[in-house]
Amino acid sequence: MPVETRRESVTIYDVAREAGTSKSTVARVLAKRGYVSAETSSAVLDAVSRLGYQPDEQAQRLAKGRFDNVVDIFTAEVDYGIVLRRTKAVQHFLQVAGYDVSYHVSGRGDGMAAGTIQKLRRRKPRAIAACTWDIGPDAVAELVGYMQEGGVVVCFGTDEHISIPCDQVLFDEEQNTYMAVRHLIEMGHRNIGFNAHDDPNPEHPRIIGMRRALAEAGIPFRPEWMHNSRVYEEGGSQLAAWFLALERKPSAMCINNDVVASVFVQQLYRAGVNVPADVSVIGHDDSPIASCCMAPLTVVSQPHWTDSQIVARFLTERLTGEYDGPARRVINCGELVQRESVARL
Amino acid sequence: MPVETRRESVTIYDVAREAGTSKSTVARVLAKRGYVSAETSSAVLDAVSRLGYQPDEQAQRLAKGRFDNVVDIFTAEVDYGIVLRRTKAVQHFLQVAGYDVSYHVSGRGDGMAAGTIQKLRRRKPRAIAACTWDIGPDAVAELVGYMQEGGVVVCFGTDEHISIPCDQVLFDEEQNTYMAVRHLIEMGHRNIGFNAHDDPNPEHPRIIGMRRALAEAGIPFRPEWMHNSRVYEEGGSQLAAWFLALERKPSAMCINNDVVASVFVQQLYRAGVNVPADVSVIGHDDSPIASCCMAPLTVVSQPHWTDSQIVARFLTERLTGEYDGPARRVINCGELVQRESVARL
DNA sequence: CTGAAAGCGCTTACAG
DNA sequence: CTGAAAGCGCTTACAG
Repeated sequence: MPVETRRESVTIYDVAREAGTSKSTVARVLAKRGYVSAETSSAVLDAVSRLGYQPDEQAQRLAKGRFDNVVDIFTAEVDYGIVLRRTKAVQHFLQVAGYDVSYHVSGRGDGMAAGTIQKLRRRKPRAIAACTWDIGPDAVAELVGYMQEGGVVVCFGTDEHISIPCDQVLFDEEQNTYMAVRHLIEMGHRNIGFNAHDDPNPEHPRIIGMRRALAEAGIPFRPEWMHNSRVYEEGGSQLAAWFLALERKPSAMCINNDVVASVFVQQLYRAGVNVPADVSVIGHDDSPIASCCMAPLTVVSQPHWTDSQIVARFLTERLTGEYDGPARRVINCGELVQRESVARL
Repeated sequence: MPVETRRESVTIYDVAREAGTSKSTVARVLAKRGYVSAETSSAVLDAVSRLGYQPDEQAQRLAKGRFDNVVDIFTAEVDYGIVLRRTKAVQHFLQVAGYDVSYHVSGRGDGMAAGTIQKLRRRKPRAIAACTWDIGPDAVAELVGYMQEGGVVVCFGTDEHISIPCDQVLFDEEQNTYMAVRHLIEMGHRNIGFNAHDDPNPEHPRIIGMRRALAEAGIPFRPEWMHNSRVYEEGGSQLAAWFLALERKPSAMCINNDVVASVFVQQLYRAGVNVPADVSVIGHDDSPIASCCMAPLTVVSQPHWTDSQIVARFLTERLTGEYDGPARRVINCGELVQRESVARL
């Protein structure tokens, strides 16, 4: 159990004593509001720098009612790819806008997200930018509670918009994968394999998107060409092993993630099968690896940079009072970038 | 500029009123200390859950003097590789130990690290776990100030231990790279190339380590075989381009990072040069990509998991008062893991 | 067993 | 222009 320690830091009282004035006056010069004589003012400033005084943030918050500058970023998980990229971009824009931002990552266990958001509520940041991948109704409830207490939240993440009356910047996974599969079809492929990583939900937007593209082209869906692999490097190896063992192989693979795709490609090469000569591969996200892979990956991108910019703008507008209307919703889906991994059949 | 909002959340007064008692009593039942009648106690608990009361964390801190449970992780940068892995592992162990932890990443500009740590000081967490890659003396000074105010800090990161009287869990980069180069030499290589990524410092520990291994074997250092490439995917491409353009090529490359190494290998293959048949490659860190690369990478690993465990233990022991002695220092350096990318000459 | 009081470090009216 | 006072939401002795 944590042991208790009292602080021994310098307070506004110390400054007042040192400057030979009262704490009200010190507060006034620090807040730059109200009248203070030039003389007193500089005495205070001197004392501040001599003592190295830093106002206690918590005490300020308590006195003022709420932090002015603190916005917390919540996310259930930070991966080594697109979620981190989004998180960092959001932080970047918020920081540029003058906010103090930190990351709060809950992990993905049951109730973890809700627990972390509850702690955030107790911390009372001015706003929360919440990544909504993989959060459940209990977490959503906490977010709603936070808003009811006067907090502002902006959500970003998947297209499954959650029922909170807050601004949301969404990513249209369904349309994204639809575009990928459609490109494959346009390139003449009809036998298309698919990896549905780490999420067995048959109604996953990416699966819906794929099936929509297939259906449009009158191509039947072949469940035996769908493989549920894990994420990232490990997933790429799994997927390759599965693919190589397939008796009848698709002519193209639609792979949900560039890291998975790049490892997949490498494993195929090791086994002597060539991309795109023997199989075409389309990746997702346009991660850095996509362009310097064995076979530079044709992908459908994820607009994480612009999305994050919008998140920061929405938040800022809300916080400054510049915008006070109903909840806004933006849905983006990225675009096709062609490289070498998809060949015309 | 942020606009001000008053909170409208439920306070201990509301609970007291609802339960028909005083706030002292409410505090007592919530803190589970002192005597309270069973009846009053349950009335309070009822009120708490009915109202959804959450104690204000800042007010608690103010009244108690310091947070009990909050430890902040500081890092200048979170990459997509080993730093994030370390950060996540530290968070994991700390979370398991019952602390509330969040990430505070400053970015790498001038004075950024110091600025963020200063804000941390104002926040007054119970402890700071600080990653010391890339932080300057101004940041160190802030950390020292924080300790003087009674905070506890544990550092982790590079082997350049900084002069703070706190526990430090260090990674011996010099020895790590020494081991890599030595392995290459033991495998018969004498013409060894080297990438010194993103850091032109000729006294960098990794460079010292390499030169030490070379010197021990009586092999002269060849500066023309050292290339300063950027980090990650981009760096791998750069390095490959540089290598392919080399008139006289080394027979082995020592590459500071697995992602760089894996992209390097892929680019070589694209150019028709084979690993390890034509060149041997040794990587660093043992990232997930190492084992599923085109040529599974022989690497020297980074003990991020054990290191992080020690960081958490040091912190916990300090916080509980279990250990109160002088600053401790642990230095680890990883180990060689052989795969396929290095061939005997 | 319970409430009134003082105090944590600050801010914001309010008198002087 | 400046200080004393009240209050933010809590905790911790201290009387009863």
